[in-house]
Amino acid sequence: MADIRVRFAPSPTGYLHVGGARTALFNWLFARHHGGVFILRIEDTDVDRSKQDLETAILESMMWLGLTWDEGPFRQSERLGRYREVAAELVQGGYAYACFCTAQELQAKRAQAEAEKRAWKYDGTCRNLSPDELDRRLAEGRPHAIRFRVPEGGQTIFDDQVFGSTGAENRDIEDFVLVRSDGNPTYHLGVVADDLDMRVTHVIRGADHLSNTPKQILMYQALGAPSPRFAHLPLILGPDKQRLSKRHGATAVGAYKEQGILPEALRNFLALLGWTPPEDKEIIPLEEMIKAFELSAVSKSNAVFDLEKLAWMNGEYLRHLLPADLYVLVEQELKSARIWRGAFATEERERFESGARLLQTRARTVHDFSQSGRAFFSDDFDYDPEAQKKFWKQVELAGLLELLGERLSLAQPFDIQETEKCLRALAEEKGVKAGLLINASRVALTGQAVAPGLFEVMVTLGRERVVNRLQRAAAHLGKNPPV
RNA sequence: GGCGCUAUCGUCUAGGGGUUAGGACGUCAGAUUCUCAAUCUGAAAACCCGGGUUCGAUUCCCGGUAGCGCUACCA
Repeated sequence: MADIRVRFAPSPTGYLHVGGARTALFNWLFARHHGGVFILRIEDTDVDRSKQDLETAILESMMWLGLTWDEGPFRQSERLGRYREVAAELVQGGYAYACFCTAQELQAKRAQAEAEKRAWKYDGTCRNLSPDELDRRLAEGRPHAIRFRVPEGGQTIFDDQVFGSTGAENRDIEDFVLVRSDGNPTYHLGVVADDLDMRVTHVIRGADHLSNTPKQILMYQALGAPSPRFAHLPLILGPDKQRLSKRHGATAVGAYKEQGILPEALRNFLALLGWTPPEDKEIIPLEEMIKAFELSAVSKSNAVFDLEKLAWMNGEYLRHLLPADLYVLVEQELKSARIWRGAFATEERERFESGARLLQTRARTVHDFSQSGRAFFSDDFDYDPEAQKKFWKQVELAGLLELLGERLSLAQPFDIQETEKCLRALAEEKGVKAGLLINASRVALTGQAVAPGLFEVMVTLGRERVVNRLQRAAAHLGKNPPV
């Protein structure tokens, strides 16, 4: 298949949501796999709902996910003249006609049909106006829409690359609107004209367009042009199997970025929604994904968006980050949390790096580095109330931590073995379990009940910090004894 | 209502006329242990229902049911 051209065509009436992102990803993968062209087109023909800043946000989300485009972004709002031309061509050929029915009239008829439980379809009031009548109304300057004249018989079937052979009886398709009475094109006119002009070879889009496809094919036929190939993608649903929407929580790609999800993780997760890579490998590097991607491996059934699995996958990507990439990521995170210190770039570099590495295996999101991991990078941290409740229960802890601080100030060298030996010796001497001291110290040093191994933490923080924090905790416990 | 699409563990899915129906997330249990992760081991967990075709259907066909989509001068 040479000269593959695909496109992603979001409309700027909302942010890029995960469903759209998955569609974009599949188009992108298909293009990259075949060495084709990925076009970005903004479908902003709905002037009332389209917004410029939403378009910008969509582009940002795509770039964040690494979905770079080769052509565009083209905007439909900039091609209005072209659509009128195509519509005129269709009218000229008798494939479309002017419709003078008003929105109110149509609505009334539809409502009535509904009340009588009749299936409603445009009744063709203006389909066969006499030439005289038509001229008269046009001369009067009466506002009108342009409708496509759907053939009365026959059927329109096509071979979907995912769903196989499907289609519709022409008699079930109504004479749909091509141009609104305000002169703006509708979706159907826009897509067909654009896909034709942009020489799109494969239309890969959500399955919500499956039922629209026959209409568009009819238009290609009327225009005397070959149809592109179609491939529809199953929809993404919420946990209640309803179409994913705001009430399911975050749906926008940007929201996941804010939640500390890595773009690689979201991309990999999205790829698995409806597509199965060969072999059992679910964590799949981008290059392999491109190589392996096939439309024939796309499933036909809708998929529930599983946040748990995304979270797991994010942790997986976080854990496998190369040190250099990890440091860049953590640096950014600390900066945006405003706890980055210039010293981390120079004399405290080692502490920064070893802290980042210690946190790496248990991080679920990038925010964990600045939140639960805050004490590794800042001396300004709080004692988590839950941690205090769990590990600061004994009154004698104040004295023990004080004492531990004193012993550690003398430990030589200050390494994992020696600090541990020191702590265990103290525990034995005082007749308490080492675990008691370890857990209490963990809260003292990190403010958390959950943190990396205590002695690694000590070495990372360094003797001075450890001693200070133990003293601080002892003082705190002295003033606020456990109840 | 009409038209279209879909149907394998809770979820994402593999598979396919004869299989112990496979994997992943999650769940549970165990190992490890200073907490939590990570890691390792193990367990529970699925072919929507009814007909037909067939020696044999979860797989093929038909019907039902359910879910989703479309049914706009939204995209």
